[in-house]
Amino acid sequence: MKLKKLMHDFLQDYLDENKIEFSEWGVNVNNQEGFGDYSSNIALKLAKILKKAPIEIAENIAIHPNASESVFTLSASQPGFVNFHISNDYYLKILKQIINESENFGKKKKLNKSANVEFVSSNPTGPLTVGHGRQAILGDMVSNILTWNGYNVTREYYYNDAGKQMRVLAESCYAKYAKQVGRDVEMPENGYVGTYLDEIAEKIVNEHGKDLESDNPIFRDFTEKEIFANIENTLENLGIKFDVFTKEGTFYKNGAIDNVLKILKEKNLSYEKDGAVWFKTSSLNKEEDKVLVKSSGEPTYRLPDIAYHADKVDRGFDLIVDIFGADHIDTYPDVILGLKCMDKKTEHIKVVIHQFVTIKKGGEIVKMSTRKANFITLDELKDELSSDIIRYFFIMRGANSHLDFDLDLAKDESEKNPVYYLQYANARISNLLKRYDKEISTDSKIDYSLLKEKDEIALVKLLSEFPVKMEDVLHSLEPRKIATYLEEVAAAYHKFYGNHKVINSQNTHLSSARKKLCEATKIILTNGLSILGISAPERM
RNA sequence: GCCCCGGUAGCUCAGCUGGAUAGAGCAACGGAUUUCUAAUCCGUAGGUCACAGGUUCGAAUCCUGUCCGGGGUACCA
Repeated sequence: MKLKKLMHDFLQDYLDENKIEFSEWGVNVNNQEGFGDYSSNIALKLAKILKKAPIEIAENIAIHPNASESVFTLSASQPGFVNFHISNDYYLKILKQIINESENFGKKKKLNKSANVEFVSSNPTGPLTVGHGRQAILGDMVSNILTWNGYNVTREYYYNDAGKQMRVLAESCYAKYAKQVGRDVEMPENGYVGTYLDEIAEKIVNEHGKDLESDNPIFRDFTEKEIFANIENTLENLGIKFDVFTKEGTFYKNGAIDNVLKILKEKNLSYEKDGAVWFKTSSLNKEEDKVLVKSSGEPTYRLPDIAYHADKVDRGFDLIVDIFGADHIDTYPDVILGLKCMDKKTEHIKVVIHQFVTIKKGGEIVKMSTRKANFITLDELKDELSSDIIRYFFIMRGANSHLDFDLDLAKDESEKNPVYYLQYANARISNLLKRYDKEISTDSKIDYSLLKEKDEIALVKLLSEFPVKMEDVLHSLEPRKIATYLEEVAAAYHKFYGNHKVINSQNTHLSSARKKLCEATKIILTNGLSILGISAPERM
């Protein structure tokens, strides 16, 4: 980051010196060889304004007095790029810094800012599915990213303990119970038929006897408790823990829902029609109005969601992140709109949408529905795959892309999973460091300047980009980008490792410097993996 | 119909705030192990970045249209 500033300052100085007011330019990392480490398009952009050939301007900039000569030198290249060649010295300083700051390298200091991340939020009507898994992993990693960047993060799970779904669940459970005690009761329409309910019904028989009537609250409360315990357990197996669980019912009891209705009515943004209460979204640039309270008197999900979000806003977080599945794309704007109508702040609410997961089994796509019980649960997945692999699998694609989770492939090819590539790099280093200590001693003063091989410098350059990557990720909230970066780091390390020997008793000075490079790589890998919640084993 | 995602190598995908020669893994083929963990590395081969226009000095990236695939369009959540 400091580097970027130096480069910007240099270019800005050129502009100031020549009295040019212009800001439509940038500096980019160069991945291709031969054009320096970074380059700017400033000359290309200036060409039109100055009415000069871009290459001429670039050459002019390249000979502009450079106050940061120890950090970079300049060159110009066709068709008019200004190239920055960073000195090895600069990179080696960063290397030293990585070693010194270790697990804090690239980490932001505590900001005294708070963030709330809401995710999973699956209603306790059944075990979590693989689809929920994507959201769980994504939410957990987003939380880690925010923590890493200095936020004090609250992980929140919001669920509906009060609506129609839970009623149907209770009825379904009763139907299962009735069957077990020999009563003839039909499964309700759209009931839940999963075998997990049979097990719960059996437990009810064992613990509460066979004489319960259909209206006994046990069928709802016991079932909810059982399922929820199962959900928490599933999440914990993946290393995910929530700080706060919020029940929808709370907002009925404390009057928040009535309050939303009251405010909207006062503002003339709601009305009654056909026995239902409507949100006049058409007057707010929406195509049609939406129902808030059904004619049956039950609110739609929209209303409690608005009350819930208003509550989150009132709790004063500096940042609110909602992780939603693609099915919420159309609905969250209504909630935001509701908040605006209540004069609540909404600019600090970020929504991360992820596309769905489809499961491939035996080469075929499995359509999943909790009601129909043909889903694959997260637990089942966990039985076959490690938490590390599951975590990595779910972020192998960007959140905004569909994810085909090929179960057979995940099992068969677990040896080839890219997560092993990262972990192996770390294990290799760990082993090397152990051997190093046995075989030779480290110099008391390290001469970093001995590192000048191409592979060495390329690796350090990559390592030095870690803080910038982490800052990028704070904006995109896309864990996939960390994984991509770490894969690059691992590749650069494996390459270095293959071409250069670290332990060499004939040249302990060079060995000592290379050892430090290994240590720094390990630090970056460990830090990155910790954000992803993936282990960094010492041996494999 | 309308809305949201996606279409890049045989397969799975990176790259997308416009930048120089479009990358990786798998699969195929050929190499590297008396040497710090070969779960690795090196090399060969593989491309009309869906298609057509447009903007630009410059487009996989931005805009428009078309085609194909997925999802959403409830007084379900």
